[in-house]
Amino acid sequence: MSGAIRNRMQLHQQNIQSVLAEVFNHQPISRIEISRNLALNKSTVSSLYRDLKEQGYVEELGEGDASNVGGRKPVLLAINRRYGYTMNFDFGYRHLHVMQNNLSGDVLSYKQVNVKGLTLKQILPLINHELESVASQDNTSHGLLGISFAIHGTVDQNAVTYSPFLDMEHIDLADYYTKKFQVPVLLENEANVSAVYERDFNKANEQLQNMVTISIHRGIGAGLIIDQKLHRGTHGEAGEIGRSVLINGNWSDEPGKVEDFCSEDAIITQIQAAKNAENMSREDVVQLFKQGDEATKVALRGFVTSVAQIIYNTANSFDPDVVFLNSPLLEALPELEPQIESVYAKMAPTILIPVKLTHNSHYATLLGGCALVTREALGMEDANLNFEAQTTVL
Amino acid sequence: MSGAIRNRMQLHQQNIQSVLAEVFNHQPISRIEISRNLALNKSTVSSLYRDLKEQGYVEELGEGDASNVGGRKPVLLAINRRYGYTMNFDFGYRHLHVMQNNLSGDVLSYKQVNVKGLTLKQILPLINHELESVASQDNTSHGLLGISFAIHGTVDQNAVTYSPFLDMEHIDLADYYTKKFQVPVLLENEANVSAVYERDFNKANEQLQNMVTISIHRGIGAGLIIDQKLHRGTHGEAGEIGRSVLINGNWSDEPGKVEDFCSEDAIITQIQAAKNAENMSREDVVQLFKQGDEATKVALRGFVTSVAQIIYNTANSFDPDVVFLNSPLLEALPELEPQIESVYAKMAPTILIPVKLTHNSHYATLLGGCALVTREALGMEDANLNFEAQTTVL
DNA sequence: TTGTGAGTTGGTTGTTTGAACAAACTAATT
DNA sequence: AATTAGTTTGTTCAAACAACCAACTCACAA
Repeated sequence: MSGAIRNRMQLHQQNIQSVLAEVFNHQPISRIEISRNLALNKSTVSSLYRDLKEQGYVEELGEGDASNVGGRKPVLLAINRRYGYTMNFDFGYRHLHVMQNNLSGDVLSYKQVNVKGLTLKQILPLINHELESVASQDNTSHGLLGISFAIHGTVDQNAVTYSPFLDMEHIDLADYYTKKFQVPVLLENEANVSAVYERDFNKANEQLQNMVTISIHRGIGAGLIIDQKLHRGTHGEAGEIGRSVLINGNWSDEPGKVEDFCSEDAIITQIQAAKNAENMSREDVVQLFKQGDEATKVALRGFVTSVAQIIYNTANSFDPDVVFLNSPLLEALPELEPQIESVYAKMAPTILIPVKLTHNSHYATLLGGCALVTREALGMEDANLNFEAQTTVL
Repeated sequence: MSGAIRNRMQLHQQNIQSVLAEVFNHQPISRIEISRNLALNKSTVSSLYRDLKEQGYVEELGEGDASNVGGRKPVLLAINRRYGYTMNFDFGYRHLHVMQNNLSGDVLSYKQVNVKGLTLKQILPLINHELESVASQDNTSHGLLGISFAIHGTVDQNAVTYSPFLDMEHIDLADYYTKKFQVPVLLENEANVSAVYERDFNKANEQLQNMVTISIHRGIGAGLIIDQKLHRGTHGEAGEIGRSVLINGNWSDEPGKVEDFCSEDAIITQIQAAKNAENMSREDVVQLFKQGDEATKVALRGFVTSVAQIIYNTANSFDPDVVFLNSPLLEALPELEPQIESVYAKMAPTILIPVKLTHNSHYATLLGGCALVTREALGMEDANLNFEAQTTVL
């Protein structure tokens, strides 16, 4: 009720944003096409577009093809790719991933910075260096528009509330960078941004209302898109399925946790125990598996089954259109994916939710953050925007 | 995008509905108060109200109190309780529950009809009899406005897709009654309507965005309110947590299901096995427990633990503001509820989601259906409406 | 091959419309 | 007299509309 449009001014603002969203989602597009899509009179669209052009958000690309029955050529409109850029970061275990994107979500640059073993205080100067180096080469009209950070932990009210893999040392990233640059700074859980990526960067998912992205990294969590909106939960903890316990009805037993069965860490721990090894990495697991190592095969068979069971439970809880798996381990061993699907199919005899792998999970994470912070920069938090990650650098 | 308001006509329609919603939610209310709440000019509210009065939805109740510093008395407006009524049904195991409500959600009549052992074909005439008997006594201006059925099973596209406790015999209730009465007919899962009840009939929950209602009857399911909207899932199967399996990572083992641990049927089966009994009912369990029967105590201790574990998992998955338990067994043994809370509290050291019992679960189910079908009758499916179940019959 | 005109489409300009608004009013109260 | 509720009357302004211009395709005749 509170967010409802009530008067002409608000209506006008919303219509301007609708036109901008149309340009965003269907660029290059003509005025007349926007007019048809939005059921607004073409003169109204022309007028609204003029406003957007004055603000610099959009630009004319040139003429398109005329209809094949005659008529004037349309003028093609698009997002102004030189308006500004966002900076998007992902705190990985070994690397800090850095991506620069324009207003339209195109990748302007991507870089991995080695941060293995570093504390957050030691990482901050590296982040600042990236921000400065990009700023110095910038030739856009409005420069930096926003910054996003993907967090492998939970986030509430734009602050990290739980971070098992990186000590946040009570540093408030949002506060620090907002003060430094006066732009929106956004922290978001990694599974959540990955889910946003699937919603916003994948044309195939445009019509889907509900999606779950199960992120299997060192821990395990889910990003939830419900009615095309990211569901964060009341405390930003929705989708923390890794903490779930196995219902056993037993008062005294400490119930097992999902994470103990199918996080990447759990699998590695299991193989290390069997092989009396230490400090194994994902790459070691992949190599052992490819060498046909028996203990690894057993562990990964358990992994496959657990993941299938998680998919089944998730499907029962959320009933999404599709389940995505964002897992570097699965990305490295794609042959496991059909096995997961087959185990899952045996469990779910009637309704089968399609299962898909998220490819290039680091890009997904960064682009999801880009999508969220770009919306903030535009003041269009609730708009349906379809981004297209073109790696063409202008 | 498609549901957005774009022109003055749509804006006008929406504002009319906003005024109606204000009357609904804050009746009795004056025009000036609506004007303040909606940030609409008082003359605009007057004009919009005139439209609603012509349609018969609202009426003037009389004068309210003037401000204590002088000034004219406000005229109090309210929903016209003689506009029409909805009929709401709940297929219980032993009884068909029937409720008649006016436009404002007040209970006009409530009745239980014995249907134990009857097939749906045998129940239909009983339903028709109730509809006819109510219609014959009706003195409202528009009569029957809509019909709702609470289904102990899953519903998709207004048709039952799974019904473990009552054979639907391929009867399309929605089709049958829509054709018969030309009013909206709504089928909805019982846990879902129960969740809607908590959202719409409980002033205390007005500000809450996310709620989960765990319904523990013969089976177990959850109704999900996310961002104040009922989340049904893509196939109407969201919240089917009873089917969830216990992650064990074991390829060959048939994994246990949640429903095997903590549905009412599971508890009864367990006690029956221990006592070599048959055909036990919930009342028998309650009686045995109150007599201090050991096997029953053990079973219910397991029930308490399982429910606490389910709450924990649900809280991790959805992160709601509150979890409601709709369970006739718990309603009969309210002393178990603090035990559940205490077990849950031990599992969740940081964020504790409040747990509450839904009282009078049958009323909750019927009123939830009433709330949904009343919205359909008004063409206001997405409005925030707070109903108030006053049992005062006019 | 070229030229012409009918038909079509994209976009602009000037005018109309109508729902919300604002101000001035009446009514009823402290 | 001051204050508040609600009505009446006239104003406002963003969207709709109508008429227009611009620029294209195509068919067909010369």
